[in-house]
Amino acid sequence: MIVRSIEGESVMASRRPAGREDSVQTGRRLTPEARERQIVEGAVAYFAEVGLDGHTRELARRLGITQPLLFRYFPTKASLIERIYEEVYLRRWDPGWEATVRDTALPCLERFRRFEIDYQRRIDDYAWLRIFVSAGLKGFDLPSRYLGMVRARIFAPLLAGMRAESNLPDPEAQPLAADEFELLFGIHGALVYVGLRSRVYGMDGTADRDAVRAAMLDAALPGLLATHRRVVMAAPAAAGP
Amino acid sequence: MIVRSIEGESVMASRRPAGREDSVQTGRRLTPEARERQIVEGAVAYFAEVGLDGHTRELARRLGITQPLLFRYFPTKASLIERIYEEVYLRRWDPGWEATVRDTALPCLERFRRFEIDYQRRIDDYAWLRIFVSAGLKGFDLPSRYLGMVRARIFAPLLAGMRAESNLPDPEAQPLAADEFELLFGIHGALVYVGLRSRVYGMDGTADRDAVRAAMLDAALPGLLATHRRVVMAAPAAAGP
DNA sequence: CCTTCTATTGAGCGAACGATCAATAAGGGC
DNA sequence: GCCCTTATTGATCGTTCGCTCAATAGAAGG
Repeated sequence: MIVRSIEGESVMASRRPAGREDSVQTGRRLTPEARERQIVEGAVAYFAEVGLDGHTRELARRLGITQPLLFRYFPTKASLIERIYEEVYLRRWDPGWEATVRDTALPCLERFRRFEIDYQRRIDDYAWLRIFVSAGLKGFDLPSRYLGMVRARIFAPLLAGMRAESNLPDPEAQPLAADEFELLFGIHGALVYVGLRSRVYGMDGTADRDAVRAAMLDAALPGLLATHRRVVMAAPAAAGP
Repeated sequence: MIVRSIEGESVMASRRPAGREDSVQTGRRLTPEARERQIVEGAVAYFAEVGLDGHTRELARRLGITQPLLFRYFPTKASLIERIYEEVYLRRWDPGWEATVRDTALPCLERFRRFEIDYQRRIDDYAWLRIFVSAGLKGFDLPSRYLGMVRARIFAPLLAGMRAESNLPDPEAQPLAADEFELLFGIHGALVYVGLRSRVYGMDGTADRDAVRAAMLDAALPGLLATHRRVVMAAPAAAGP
């Protein structure tokens, strides 16, 4: 109430004062598209902060609207969260990543480096990381499906390229082993952990996380091909019991 | 109700049939110590599964007791969660870790390896990992304080030992730089990520995570000392603006 | 066997949850 | 300037939350 009346002090704003769409215009009678977009963006920020158990009333309060209005745009809270998944994860997946890791003009390690630098910059984001782990905690399959995409669309082609560069059997002849994926997931995890420490664990660590990750790649990549060769050649006992 | 009456079928158990304390005896009239212990252990398992927003009624139902009984042993839900922190994190901290990383009879890399093998085995636990990230999401300072302990009590002495082994300046003369800690946090994060993928993200990945982590250490440790030397010598510009 | 102590329960409080619906008011077309 | 459409609100439903308290029941001591 009080909040709304305070906003109402700018009464002569009825004809949209200055900014037309940029200043979110928390006032009334937005177009359905603008309102829906405002709700989605606010929901991303809100649920990232407080977790997916956040309350619709508090979300509405932060948006400067009433709670029933949320249910005009999303029939249930679950449907709003589903929309958040699309917004934060599916829409932010860059098909260029899949092209990069298949770019035969580059050495495999350089493809991996470029993918990770760009990928980590994308996901080292308050909402991305926090909603990701929050969804995992609630048992939703989004995190496992998403990491399955990384594994299948990014790491598998990378490993295939590394096999080729090292004159090792093609994945068609000898399937990619779990140990090979773990090699990439290890480096990947070290990079993700930099963001987790800051965004989830609340450590006020290094300011320039990009530089930290670049240094980690510099330390980890040089030995990767040799280790990969060792893993592939020492373990054709892939087909377990 | 139904559940309780089913349990009640073992009526002649009034004189405590066989197991005295081991079989949890979800029935009635436990000693306060036994009941409190049962509640804490059940709360750890329950809140690990559903997150710290779990409900006291559901916890009580799983324990086979009524909800008001919880509040006889813990005045508020928050106090119960505080007790969980003590139980899972403070009580599971092994002082031997601090001794291991200071054991001058071992090379630094071997100290680091032994610490990580043992530490990761301890924390790769459903409750440990999930409550840790759940606490981080809720903004509690437990994760940052805990990682601060790892940094100060484990990584700092390790880095001091690495400085000594490489004939580099003592931390007293040249303070440990953030980049040096990041070196260790990088490997550490890669190992933690193995558990997170399984326990939080729900990936049904590798069965033998211990072996995966051992392989990661084998890949990462050999180059660590050289990288550390490079970091220390190339960056005496520690005191930034 | 009866009394005493207290672990445990059943009933219930106020508040807040997700969700619903009729009433209201803002803006565009005429 | 009026009307009509509909974005938005106020009031409210049934449920469930953390939490309280008087009543109940199970074990121990005499």
